[in-house]
Amino acid sequence: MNIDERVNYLMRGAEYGDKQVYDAMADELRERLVESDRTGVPLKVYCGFDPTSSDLHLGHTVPLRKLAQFQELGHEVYFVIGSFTALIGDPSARDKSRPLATLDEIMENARTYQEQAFRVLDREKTKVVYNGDWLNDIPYKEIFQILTNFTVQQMLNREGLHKRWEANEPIYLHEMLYPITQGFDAHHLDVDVQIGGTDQLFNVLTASRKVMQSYGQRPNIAILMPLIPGTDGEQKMSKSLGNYIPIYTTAEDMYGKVMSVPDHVMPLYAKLVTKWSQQELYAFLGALETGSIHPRDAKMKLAYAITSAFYDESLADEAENHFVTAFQKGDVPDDIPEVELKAGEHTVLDVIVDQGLVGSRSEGRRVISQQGVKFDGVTVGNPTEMITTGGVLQVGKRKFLRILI
RNA sequence: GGACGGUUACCCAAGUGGACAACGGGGGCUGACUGUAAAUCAGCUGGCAAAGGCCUUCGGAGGUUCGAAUCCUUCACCGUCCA
Repeated sequence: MNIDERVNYLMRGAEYGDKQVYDAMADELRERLVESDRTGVPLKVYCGFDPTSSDLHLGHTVPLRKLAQFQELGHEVYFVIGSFTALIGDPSARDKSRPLATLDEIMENARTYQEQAFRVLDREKTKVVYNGDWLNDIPYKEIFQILTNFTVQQMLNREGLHKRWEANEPIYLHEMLYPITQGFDAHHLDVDVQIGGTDQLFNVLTASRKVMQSYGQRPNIAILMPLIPGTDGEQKMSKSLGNYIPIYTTAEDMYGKVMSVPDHVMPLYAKLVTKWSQQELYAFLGALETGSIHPRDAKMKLAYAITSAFYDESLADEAENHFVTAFQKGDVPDDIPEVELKAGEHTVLDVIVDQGLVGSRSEGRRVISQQGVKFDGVTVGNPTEMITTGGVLQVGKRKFLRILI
C-alpha cells in the first residue's frame, strides 16, 4: 500500500464531528507514517479498555478492528487493561456515577475480555499491559504539576458531567480526574496513536494530548471510532437495550443477527466491523449505491464477511446454508429438538406447553387461534387435537419440534 | 430528624370508590405482505377453562365499604425540599 492508501485505510470510519480535526489528524498520521518508513521504527498504537463487563459485542470490536489494521501494517499495538482506571469509572458517557468495581472483578473480566479480543487482534503481536502498573506509583507532586494544565470548567463541559451538574447530582473529584488518568497512560507508553470511541473525544484528543505535551512529548494522534447502531438500526448497540450481537455466540446466530439489521446500516457495518480491504469495501459500497447488487445479497455478503471474521470459514459457510434453508426457503431446519410420544395420548396444546414452545396454556391457545401452529405444514385448528402420528410441529416461524411415535 | 411526592403488568406510563385483567406507548408474540428475522398493516399480549365463566394481580400487611389500584392505618423502599 502506498502512503495515501495507508492513511485512508487507517482513518477509515474515524469520526470527530468536525472536518478540520479529521484533516489535522490525518495529516499528523501521514507525517508519522512517513517518518516510520524512514526510520524503520513502527508506530506505537494503544487503546485502553476498562473491563467492567466481560460480554463483548460487535460494538466493542470496532476499536479492536482498528488496532488490528495497525497490526496488519506492522505497527506495535498495546492493549491496555484499565486495572486502575476501571476502579474509577469513566464518567464521560454516563449521567450517573457508577459503583466502583473491585480489582478482583476487573482482573477476572480482563481475562475473558482478552480472549474475545483476540478473535480480532493478533495475539502474538499484541502487548497486553495493565495501567495499575504505572499509575499506582506516580508521585502526588507530579500529578499536581500536570493538573495545573486543566480547569474545572473543561472537565465539566463534558455532557455526562454537565447534566449531573445541572441536575445537582454529586460529581466526585476522582471522576473529574479520569481523563487526566488516561493521559498518564498515553504519556507512560509514549504512544503515537490512541484509539477510542467517539465518546472518548475529550479523553483522547484533549486530555491525553495535553498531558503528553506538558511532559514534552509529541501528543498522540487520536483516532475516534463511532459507536455502531444495534440490530434495530437506531440506537447504539448495547447489551441493556438488547439490540446487540455478542461475540460469544454461534456462527449461525451471528449470521442471522446481521441479516436482521436494517438495510441502511450496512455501509457502517461494512466499514467498521469487516476485515475488508479498501478495494473490497469500495466495491461493496459502490454496488449498493448503484443498485447493481440486490440488497438481500449484499446483506448476505456482509453477514458472511462479519461471521467469517470471528469464526472459521467453514462455520460461516454452514451458517449461511442454515440461513438459506431455514429462513429463505422456509424449510424445516435439520437440527431441531425431538421428543418421543405415545400416539393418541397428548393433545397439540399439551405438547407445545410441555416442550416449552410456549410459555403457558393460555399462550398456547392464543397462538393456535391465531393460526400460528402447524403440524407437518397443516395449520392446527383446535388446541385439543390429538397427536396420533409422528411429524414436525411448528410454532410461529422459528420454533420446531420433531415428534416421534 | 422534619415536610411533601412517588411505588401500577416485561419496561415506560394513565387511572384517584363501581362500566378495571386495568387507557396509551415501547417491547414481545401471531398473521398478511416482503429479498428479509427490515419497513408497513392487522390481531394478540395475567392464569385456568372446549365454552359460559372462574381465579390471581396495581410496593408489603391490616382496615373501611355491598364493592378498592383508587379511601384509612401501618411498614418498606425511592425521590425532592428543609434541618
